[in-house]
Amino acid sequence: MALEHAILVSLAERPGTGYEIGQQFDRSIGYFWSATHQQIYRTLKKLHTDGLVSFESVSQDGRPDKKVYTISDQGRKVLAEWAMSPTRLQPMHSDLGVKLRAAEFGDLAAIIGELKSHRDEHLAQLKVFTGFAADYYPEPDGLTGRKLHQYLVLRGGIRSEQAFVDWCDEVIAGLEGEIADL
Amino acid sequence: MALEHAILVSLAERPGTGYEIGQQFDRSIGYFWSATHQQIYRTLKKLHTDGLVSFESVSQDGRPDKKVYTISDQGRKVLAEWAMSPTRLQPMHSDLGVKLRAAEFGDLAAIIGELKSHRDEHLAQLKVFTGFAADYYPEPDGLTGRKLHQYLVLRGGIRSEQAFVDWCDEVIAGLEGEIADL
DNA sequence: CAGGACATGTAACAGGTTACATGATTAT
DNA sequence: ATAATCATGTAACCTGTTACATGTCCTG
Repeated sequence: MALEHAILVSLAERPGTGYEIGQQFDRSIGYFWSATHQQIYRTLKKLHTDGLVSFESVSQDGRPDKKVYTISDQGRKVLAEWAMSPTRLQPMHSDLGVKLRAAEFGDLAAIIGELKSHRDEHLAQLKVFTGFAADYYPEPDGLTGRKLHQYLVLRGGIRSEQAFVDWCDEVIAGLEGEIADL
Repeated sequence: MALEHAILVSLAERPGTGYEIGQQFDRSIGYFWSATHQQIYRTLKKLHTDGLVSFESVSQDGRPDKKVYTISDQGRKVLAEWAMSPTRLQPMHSDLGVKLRAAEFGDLAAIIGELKSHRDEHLAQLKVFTGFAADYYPEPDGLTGRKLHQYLVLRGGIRSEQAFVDWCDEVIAGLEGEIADL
């Protein structure tokens, strides 16, 4: 359900094309929700059918036409209602958790290698997030409104990446101890 | 992809019916992967078609027949190969992240209420996990094999719930500060 | 001239959700 | 009586993934 609302948030902040929204899903929005361009175009079509957005075709010379989407009053209303309605807890889905439980049937060394590579990727992401926080929100105490909300979402990204890296370290140490005992 | 493998892990540890596997998804396996009974039955059918499991129908008096599934050699092979193959990073999907970014278009007080209720539910889950760790793994240093892996997965649950609760506290404090400033 | 950015789409498939359907036993 | 537990399934739908498809402009 949240894909529609993530797109509405983007359009509520400023009108844009599907392509531009897609770029945001690779950057800022991508820190808390990801989507491919196919999902975005499909969802924009549905939002238009439902009357939550309108668009204007803009012809450009030497480039394909683009559709600049704008949120409608109805769209703003739906977004506000959704923002205040209860969200269900998100069910857990941890691929690495399944892998760990499968570890006794596979090769421990290979699984440790996997964990190390995930650890490194999440550590890299963590550094991107902390760098972003330092650059854009050097004094978080005075923030309000949109800037505050963006900062708090970024804090969530930092916390979850940090927790993941720490967990990987604990698991790697535990599994390496197990190998040493053999 | 991991649903198939989560079911194979369960059957590799011991044979069981779809119903029993479903119960594990509400309990132990549910700590890192969730699935409904419809998904489980559908997937068991597919695993059988693919030759990764076999089953034996057991008739019971006064109860419907049950199918007791057993993993096949081919199934064990597929599970071991999967355990050692690379997993892609899981894309981010945070409903509450989207909500926070939508906060400026809704009602702050309602969103704070939502966050508090999520905080409480995750705190309750955290207490279940820490209680479970204390009861079943009082001395984690000596663990090896399956017990160790189960413990490490549980540690991941504890870490992620703790990180979530801490984030909620930070967000609630931030948003309440914003209300106080108005 | 190759590759990336800009710009939008169709089609097929895989995976997850929700509703409906059946039916006996056991506990409150 | 009513609800919970045991036990399995169909069908429709929604969401996400992957592959394919088109075509220009700009940069190296």
